[in-house]
Amino acid sequence: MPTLGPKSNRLLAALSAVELKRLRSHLELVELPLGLAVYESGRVLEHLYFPVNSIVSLLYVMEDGASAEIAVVGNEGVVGISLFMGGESTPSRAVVQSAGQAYRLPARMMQVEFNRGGSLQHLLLRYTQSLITQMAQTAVCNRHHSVDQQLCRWLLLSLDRLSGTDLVMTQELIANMLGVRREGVTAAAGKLQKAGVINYRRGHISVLDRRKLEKLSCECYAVVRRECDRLSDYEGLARIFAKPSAR
Amino acid sequence: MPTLGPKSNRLLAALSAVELKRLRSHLELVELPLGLAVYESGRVLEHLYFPVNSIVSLLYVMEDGASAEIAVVGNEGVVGISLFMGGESTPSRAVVQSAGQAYRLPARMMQVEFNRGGSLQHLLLRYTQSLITQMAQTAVCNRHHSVDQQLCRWLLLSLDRLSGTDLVMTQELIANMLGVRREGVTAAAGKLQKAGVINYRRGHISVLDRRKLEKLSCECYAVVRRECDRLSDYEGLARIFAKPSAR
DNA sequence: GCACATAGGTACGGTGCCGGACAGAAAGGG
DNA sequence: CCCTTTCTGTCCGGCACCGTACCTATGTGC
Repeated sequence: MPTLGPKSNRLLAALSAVELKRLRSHLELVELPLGLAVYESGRVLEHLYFPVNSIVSLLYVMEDGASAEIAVVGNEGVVGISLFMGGESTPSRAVVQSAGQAYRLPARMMQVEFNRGGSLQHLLLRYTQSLITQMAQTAVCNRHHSVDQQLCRWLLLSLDRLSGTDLVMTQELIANMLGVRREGVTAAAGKLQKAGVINYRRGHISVLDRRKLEKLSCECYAVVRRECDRLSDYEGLARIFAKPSAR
Repeated sequence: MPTLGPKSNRLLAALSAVELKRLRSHLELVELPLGLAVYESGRVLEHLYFPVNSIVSLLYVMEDGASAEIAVVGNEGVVGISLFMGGESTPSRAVVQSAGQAYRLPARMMQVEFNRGGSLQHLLLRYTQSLITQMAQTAVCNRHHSVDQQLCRWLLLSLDRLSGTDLVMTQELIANMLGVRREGVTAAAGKLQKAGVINYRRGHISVLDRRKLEKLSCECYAVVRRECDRLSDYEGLARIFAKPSAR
């Protein structure tokens, strides 16, 4: 696999040349293995992570061990927003959901650049708003929609952050993300397979009919997607990454 | 009732004297009647609202009319974060849940001050992070906890933002906030009343035993409360200011 | 005081998800 | 190759919540 440049993360790609130049020497490409906890609840972060081909889930784990994903971050975003929001830590965990690479930036470097008030600040805040939308929609979805619908939403959100049509993911893990029982995922996935929407084989999902998947999903996916697109339509970024096929 | 000064909102109170002076002439005290939509989904905002003795709920309304509250804002915060986050609008609604007053600030004035990068910026971002925590916790709570527990959480969050122990609120409205049926709230409130925790009479709730209410609530209330307190610790903020910055 | 609207209580079948328990099936390592 | 581990499919009782319907209080305005 060829090394991916910083431009593979859409936030970094949208930075001005001057800013990217200032940060470049501090950006380090790191491997994120499946299951790695990029940060733990309450711990003070030392780096921001800009995923390139990896996916990171933000989840809350409750006292009794039950968990739920509240948002998912791919190459459109960054992990560690509390570093520039000023809180330094959050009560959530960040776990690698799909292995891959990410650019890592020391917190201090980001803070210096953030405080200049340039495009980095603007980009990070705008991205944070789209993350907020995702969390809010997740809250509503958890309240009102069936596991079947939520599985569709989840698959679509993950798919958008990967290149192909395949996911490496067990039902057990999906269940942890959605905060439901594994059996519930088995049932939902079984229906999708029977309907010819996906193909499932032991830790590996192939999406066969994306359009049908979108139809079976609740509106939440579309809302998040629309808002995410709207908020990442900054000048330049839109031009660079407007590949209709991939989106 | 005596007129409440800008210091009645904790964000405004934490501003430096210089900043407050610059903003003061633009701050306008307005009445927020029960049920007023401070903003509608997707609309571009023109003002920020800093509640003093009112409470504003942020809710998402779905295509089929079902709704759910994702966060609640009182005098510890501000309504209209999308104005400084850069998105200008959000897919949510903001509805007055408890009538009262708020200070209103034109968006333009806030943006000018925000871009100075002073304490207003830090305060608003820090507050936004606590709002994010609240939304995330709501998402998890919607997934895992019973209506009974959620009602307790909701009562406590509302109580924290009011002075006394009484709420003016119908079960119908609470049900809309929690995204459940009115009957579910009736049942839950009935249990609380029988347990001597609250007293209910036609649109009016008195909390008799706050400690018991906290015990019956899920952990979500405590998590949100703790994080909200931590993030509004302004000595901590002063510490951040002491750090060298690029300005 | 009466009419009316609004708020709150109760009932009942339906169902989606949970809890636990197990069995078969597919990788992977020695 | 077998054995082990991991992943997936299935079954069952139980319960919280839903949808619907209807009825009773309580307050408001004429």
